[in-house]
Amino acid sequence: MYAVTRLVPAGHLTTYGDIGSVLGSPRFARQVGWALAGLGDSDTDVPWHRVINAKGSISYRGDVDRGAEQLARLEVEGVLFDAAGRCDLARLRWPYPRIDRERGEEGV
DNA sequence: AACATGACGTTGC
DNA sequence: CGCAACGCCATGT
Repeated sequence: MYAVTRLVPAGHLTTYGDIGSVLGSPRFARQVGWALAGLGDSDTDVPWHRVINAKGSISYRGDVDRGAEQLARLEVEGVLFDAAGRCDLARLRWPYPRIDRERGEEGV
């Protein structure tokens, strides 16, 4: 799960559901969020800020400050949000690579 | 062991 | 297109 999140390129986004699907469980979205919450601190190399909900907006229940940090990081990477706090998910959603195909991506 | 809660998703209205 | 309800899996009490 962290590996999948790590290989999300900067400037792109992904949803909990997508990660769950890649992991094999379409309904794993909640656990994905729970797992990311486990990271908590910034002492991780996992770009958790690139993971948002299917609506294309930041949720982060809990510390609002952390949510603001996420939005800030995304803006730095070129991901802009509108007044409604939503972004062009349709355009920025990361097209997951064929993990089991020729690409030979990282050991996912 | 059972109930309630949660960084969510999808379908229905 | 926006809001509400239901479903899912794992964790905590």
